[in-house]
Amino acid sequence: MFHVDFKSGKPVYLQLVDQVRYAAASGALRPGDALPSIRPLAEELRVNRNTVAKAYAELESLGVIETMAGKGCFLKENDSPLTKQVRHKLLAAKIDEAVVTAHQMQVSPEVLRGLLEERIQFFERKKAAAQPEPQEKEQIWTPTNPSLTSPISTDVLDGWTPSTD
Amino acid sequence: MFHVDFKSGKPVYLQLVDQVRYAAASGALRPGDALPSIRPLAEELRVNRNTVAKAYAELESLGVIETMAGKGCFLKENDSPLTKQVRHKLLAAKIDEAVVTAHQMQVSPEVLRGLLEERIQFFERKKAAAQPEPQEKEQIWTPTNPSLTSPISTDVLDGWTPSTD
DNA sequence: CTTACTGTCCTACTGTCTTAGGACAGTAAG
DNA sequence: CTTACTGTCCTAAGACAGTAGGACAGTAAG
Repeated sequence: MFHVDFKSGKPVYLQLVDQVRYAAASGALRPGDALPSIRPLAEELRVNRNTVAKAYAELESLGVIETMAGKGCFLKENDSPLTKQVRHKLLAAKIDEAVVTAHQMQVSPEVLRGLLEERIQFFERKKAAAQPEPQEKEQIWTPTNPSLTSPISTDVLDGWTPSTD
Repeated sequence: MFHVDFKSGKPVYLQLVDQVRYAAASGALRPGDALPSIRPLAEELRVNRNTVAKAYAELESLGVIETMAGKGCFLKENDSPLTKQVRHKLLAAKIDEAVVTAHQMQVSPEVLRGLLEERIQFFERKKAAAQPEPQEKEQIWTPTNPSLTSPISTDVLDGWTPSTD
């Protein structure tokens, strides 16, 4: 269900955090769903229990999951306690990163808008497909977030969903 | 011209990298412009020379600046050597982050589109304002990129451009 | 109760980030 | 040439993040 890349340079626990967030956003994980238990998941991924535990703790502090000692971890209902203003500012920071990257990648605002639309619809389609059949297990997409320090990070070319590009 | 936040938890050299990238995207720095020399800037920011040098080395490896030994560092013409495909994929990764964050922040796709438009126009306005009068020195906006581990990072509320929210 | 699972805490090793300063190399003006 | 700037390389020490394993605590079924 999950996957880690030891060569990416990105901390494993953050890779897991992102994958859960992506799974939640794409509907692969829905509110109330149980996440894999720490120990079995750690064994499957060949990482330490505490690495998974740290990822789950991080997700709990982010308000994404709820952890009940002795029972397990479950995806929470999406209700951030942050004010609307703060939530918009956090999102604006992410958008700014994309806008700056677009400039650096020589992508025009028009194309940037189109790319956003493409990705929005990609997630909306996955969410719609996940709604009626919650029992269907599908491969969760693995976001490879290249560190700035890595030269080009050839990983960008792997594990990617096909695009219209 | 630049600014570092020691409390943010983000490595200083990465803060500088982001500020130069933002300055380039907003037109505060234009191709051919000289960046501050390593030693004076390090003294002004109260950091070690090598911290600034590391930021500049990072920027050179990213293809953002050009460093001529003995002369100084200069903002490069924006011509990434990466293929169009790779550039689009790197950008798509950033966009996905924003889309996932929007879901988590309970922001609808419609509002997300509007926020992107707002930020695009913010940068376009700054670029337009920077074109005719390159001698004008303005305070460069400081992106405070909160680490996931920080609880809420009140910094998000500081140093921000006013929004319509 | 015991057993087997769940998550949690504590401690320690490892590597990276940051700072620091000394020494070196290229450039330009006097 | 000398002088004063530019960036670069090297080493080392301190702080912190990421990872790892042992011991502990809550939950549920037999």
